[in-house]
Amino acid sequence: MTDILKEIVNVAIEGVKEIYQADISPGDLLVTPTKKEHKGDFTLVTFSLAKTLRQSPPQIAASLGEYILRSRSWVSDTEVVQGFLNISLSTSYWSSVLDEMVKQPDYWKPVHQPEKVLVEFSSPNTNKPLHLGHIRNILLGWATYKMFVAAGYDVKRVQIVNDRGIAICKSMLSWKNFGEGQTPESAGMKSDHFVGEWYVRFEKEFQKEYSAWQHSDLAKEIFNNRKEKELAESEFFKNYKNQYFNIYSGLGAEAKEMLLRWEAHDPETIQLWKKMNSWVYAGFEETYKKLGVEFDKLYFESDTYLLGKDIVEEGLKRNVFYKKDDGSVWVDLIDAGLDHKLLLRGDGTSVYMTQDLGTAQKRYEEFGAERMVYVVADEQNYHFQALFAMIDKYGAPYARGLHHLSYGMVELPEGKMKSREGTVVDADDLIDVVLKEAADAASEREYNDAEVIRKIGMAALKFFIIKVDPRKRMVFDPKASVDLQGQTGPYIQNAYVRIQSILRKAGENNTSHEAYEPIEDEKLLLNMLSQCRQVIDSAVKEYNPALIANYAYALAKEYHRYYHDVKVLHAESEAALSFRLKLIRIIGESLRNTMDLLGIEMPDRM
RNA sequence: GGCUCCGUAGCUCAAUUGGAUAGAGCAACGCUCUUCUAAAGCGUAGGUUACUGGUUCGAACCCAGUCGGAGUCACCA
Repeated sequence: MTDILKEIVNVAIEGVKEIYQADISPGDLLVTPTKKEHKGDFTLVTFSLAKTLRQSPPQIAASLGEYILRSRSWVSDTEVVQGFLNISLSTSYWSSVLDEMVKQPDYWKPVHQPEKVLVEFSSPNTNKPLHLGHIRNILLGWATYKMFVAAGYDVKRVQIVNDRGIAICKSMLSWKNFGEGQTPESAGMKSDHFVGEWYVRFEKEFQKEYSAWQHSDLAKEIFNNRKEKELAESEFFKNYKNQYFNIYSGLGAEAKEMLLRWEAHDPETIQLWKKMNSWVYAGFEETYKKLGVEFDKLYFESDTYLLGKDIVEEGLKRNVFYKKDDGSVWVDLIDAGLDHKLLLRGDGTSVYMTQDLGTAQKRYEEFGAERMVYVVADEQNYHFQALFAMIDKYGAPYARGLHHLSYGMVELPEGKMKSREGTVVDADDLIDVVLKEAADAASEREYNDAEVIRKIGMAALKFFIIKVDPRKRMVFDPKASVDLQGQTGPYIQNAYVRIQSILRKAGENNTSHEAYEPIEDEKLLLNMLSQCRQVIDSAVKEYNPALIANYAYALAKEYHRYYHDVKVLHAESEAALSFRLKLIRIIGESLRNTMDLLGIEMPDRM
């Protein structure tokens, strides 16, 4: 009896037929775990039946309860509260659930899906180091990968590296102008931070130039002729920055020139570009390692930015796309509730959309992925809607399996992170802070070796981020994220550690627990354990790892309470000892398994 | 301005997808370590689920409107 919910639905349908001579479908019934304040394990909600059966919910609940209790030996009691039928299952049923978990170590995994899935995440720019926003992205991507694997999918992890464009040219230019041949080694800096410093230097120099320019006659004239007369001077020039960069800035011209030289394959520029990017990659690699993530394949924008043109050609031929008089190519997405979108400029060069079109096709060809998940912040919701609608219109075989795992921005208690104001939380700095916090907390404890501290600190950081529903914007409070108590990663680790400690002391135990009748707390724990598979299944279906995080926390919490109330090693009988040791071992494994899906490791002591 | 998303305890988040008395943690105040690890447990306090109306046996969740916030609406990436 692996799926108890289904069994309960079945017996209810059977009962309705028997008592009311009516046919209902499983969709008419809702069975949920019983609320803690009521007696029972599962609750059948009968309100929805009142109309078809022409009887009041309490009456239906009462007669169904009677039927279920009479016809199923695994039901020990039923109780009606309003229209809710609370069903208690027998102790022998729960005992057999434990047996099954011991025999079936994979009981927690969802039904095997042989589908091929590709997950794209992280996808950084190469002009500066990773920050807090990337961490949320990476943790979500990694957890998605892990849970799809657990559900039996064949999963590939990829990222697309934005290694070209004006941004990296800015870093290159300022290093060339002011760097005096420094390297990350000579400067004693982590190499991606080193490159990021030169980007910041460019922005500083540019700002200087811009501020000076604002006093020129030309600038005054532009300001006086502005369309929005109500804008103050400071506000106007804040908005005008991009245009200044593109039209008047000397540094801007230099950077754009460099981009042109890059596109023309100028050897010196390419060499510089390669050197600076290699520094960035070395730095990223270090950060990925600290976060415990890796990839199967990296796509570089410098390789893919010209892709997609053949799809545009093909689409034109099939009249899916259309050409304007100026030669630009468009697609009409009005049917999908969107707009007309550009695919190719009048001069034949591609845009972001073109590239994404080509990359999706390439991935499909390379991996045969039936499903592709893009982990990208929600500011690009519209872009992905358009992309998917377009691919669907084009009729690609993988169109149905595209999914944008859209997540909300990470904000600080004082508001949005702004690079201009230096409020961006750097990924490496953040990791250092949590590790230091973990080390401080461990200094007064018995087990404080570096490996344990690393696991605890990373657990605090990762859990803090992953527990929040991805779709929601989240506030990241650095102080709260290093907390090791309460609803945190270390709290869950601690439950695991307590279990390991007991198991070490207990040693081997092979006695039977058949004679033992589990108490209420143990039934509840078994009930929770048996829901694990369902939770992971939902997390996969909804692309929501936070469900797993919340499950692990709830299980740990329940265990901590149990730990306090029941002394496993002082059990009243051999059978009780045997039962409890098995139970806590399964709980420990469940905690470890679920946390592993989130990329969180368990220490054996802490 | 159009479109999309969001608004739950002082703060950060839940709520099994429309079910029972809306739950946790942090912060505050009590209590519990000679007893398997106190990174823990127990208790007190904290709510008109932004507001108004509607649908329903039942609404934080669905519908309409109002207020507030975010994102987006580029021949940018």
